[in-house]
Amino acid sequence: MVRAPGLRAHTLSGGEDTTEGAGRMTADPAAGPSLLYAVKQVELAVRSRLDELLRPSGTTVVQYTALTALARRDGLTSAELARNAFVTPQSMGDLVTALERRDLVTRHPDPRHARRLLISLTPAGRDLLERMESQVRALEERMLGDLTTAERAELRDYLNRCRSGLADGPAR
Amino acid sequence: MVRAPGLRAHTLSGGEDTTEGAGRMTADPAAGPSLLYAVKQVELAVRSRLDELLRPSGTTVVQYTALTALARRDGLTSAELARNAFVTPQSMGDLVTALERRDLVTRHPDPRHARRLLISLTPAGRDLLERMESQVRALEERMLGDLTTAERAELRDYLNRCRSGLADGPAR
DNA sequence: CATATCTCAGTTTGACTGATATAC
DNA sequence: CGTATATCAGTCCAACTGAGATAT
Repeated sequence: MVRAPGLRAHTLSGGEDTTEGAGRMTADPAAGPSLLYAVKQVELAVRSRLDELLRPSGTTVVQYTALTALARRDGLTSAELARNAFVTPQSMGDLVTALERRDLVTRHPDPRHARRLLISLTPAGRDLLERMESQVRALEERMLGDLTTAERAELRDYLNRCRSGLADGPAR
Repeated sequence: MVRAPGLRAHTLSGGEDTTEGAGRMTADPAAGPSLLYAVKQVELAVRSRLDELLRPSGTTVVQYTALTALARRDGLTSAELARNAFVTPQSMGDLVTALERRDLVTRHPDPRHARRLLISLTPAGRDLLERMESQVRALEERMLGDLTTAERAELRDYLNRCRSGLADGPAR
């Protein structure tokens, strides 16, 4: 359980530092609040909402993310899921075991690598995703609010580029 | 400690589902991977990097976020910080106590509300932020990669609008 | 042989729930 | 009086580190 406060976020998080910035930070000419911070704030809000949305199904956000990753590409290994979620393979192993116990996924040996176990969604797993889909979609819609189709496409593009930039590699 | 795997994220997280989408999901016409997912992926990567960057200083990402919130607006209460971070007041209380013990912040009574304790950065707290600043800035720069100034401004705008959309309120 | 996967074991800490006192 | 803040107390689980077996 990812935990989540049983409280509704109030005003603070919503209103300020939207455009003011330049507050008191050491040296931040006209930058305004960091984009790092902006991303984090959106994700925090998303996580919080997603969490309360998923809670009734007994699924955590991380579990859900793993399930969607499998929906997107079946037969991933636990190690791959771990890298995708930025957790240790051991942690992901536990998580997958939990999903397996709930019969949402199955593991089967990779025909080509005796050491690997490929993970697949079960029909129950697929069902769960389907049941959640409309609510998740609604959440996304709520987040996107009045963004136009073009703006959404741009946002997607920017985010993808940001992720690429952060993918390990040089520029360390 | 927010924990963080002592491993470098490999390929999986970086390459695919960038534009393909339409994979196997139940019913996702031309939407491509969810923007919810895109935000999450970027944040996961950011968190991971930020975490390793902060670790040497013994500071967690959540602590760091609280400190920056205070840098942005001095004299917040623990309760306000909690709402900002989407955690319970109790959790934030613990976190603030930890920061206080490290002499990074101080609490002092609100002259107007005897019940409230206003929190401020100490010089040491400010120092820590300053020491981190260049690295954090570099991380952000890395994330933003080749995004132009105009694109960055758009991204900021979109993210802010997303956050507003998610701020509690109707549309529940 | 070095690397990668998986698993077993053990630990820890952060975050939560619950309850209480008090101030507005 | 209801709401908000702070704090004490207790619980819990997710994620981590470490070690080991095995396959490529």
